[in-house]
Amino acid sequence: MPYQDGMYGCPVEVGLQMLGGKWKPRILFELFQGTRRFGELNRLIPQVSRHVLTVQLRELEESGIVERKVYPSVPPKVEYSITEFGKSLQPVLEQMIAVGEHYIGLKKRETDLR
Amino acid sequence: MPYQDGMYGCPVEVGLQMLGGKWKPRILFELFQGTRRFGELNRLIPQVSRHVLTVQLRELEESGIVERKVYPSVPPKVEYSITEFGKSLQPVLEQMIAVGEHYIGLKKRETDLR
DNA sequence: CCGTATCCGGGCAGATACTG
DNA sequence: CAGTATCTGCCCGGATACGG
Repeated sequence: MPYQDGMYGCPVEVGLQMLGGKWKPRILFELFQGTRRFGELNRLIPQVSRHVLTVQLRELEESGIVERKVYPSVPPKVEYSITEFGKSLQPVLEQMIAVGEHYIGLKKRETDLR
Repeated sequence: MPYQDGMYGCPVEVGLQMLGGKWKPRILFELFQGTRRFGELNRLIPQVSRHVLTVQLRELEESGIVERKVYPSVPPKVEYSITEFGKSLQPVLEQMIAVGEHYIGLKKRETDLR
């Protein structure tokens, strides 16, 4: 579907969705440390199936956060890396950590009081 | 369920979920401008039903982002406002806007090239 | 090695009707 | 006025099987 004005909701919502996938923060964490092959990511994050990993990586690519590089060799080789724009997201993610930790601390205190 | 170590996933994911509800950014936008009554929010955001608005507000309250104040009068009066912690989220949200706008600009350029 | 195709189950958002 | 109760539909993540 071609772009039309207003076809995406408010930018905040769009941004949240770009990072909001179940495994995206984790994938990004791995890729911030350097380029990784598909199988490497799969080994580094064993809880995610290849299917889901593929989907999440494609969405990150679609968002311009991750670059996918295919080497037409046999056997095939595919490398994933963070784009320049993707690197700019690291501070935001780090702030999200603080937000999440605040909530976790909140719940922990609530329990400790009982 | 009482708090147990590790019962919430990685903090980034938690943080994303805290803000990730369909209407939460919009609600927060309204509340950043000041305290609002339930009905006011409902009028300011006509696309959301009372049911969903209630759910989202309760989740924001649960996250410690929003405070709910009930006046036991007839007719009932309920006011919602941003907590101190909630105010600390404004910069993160603003960064998310930049992220979202980058994506929207990306899609726009892709279409313009055809 | 790096995927695609297909099906399935749970959770969240929406619509609608009712209430202290 | 500010909700609750109930039902429904959809999307996303997960499991499994197959393919270049």
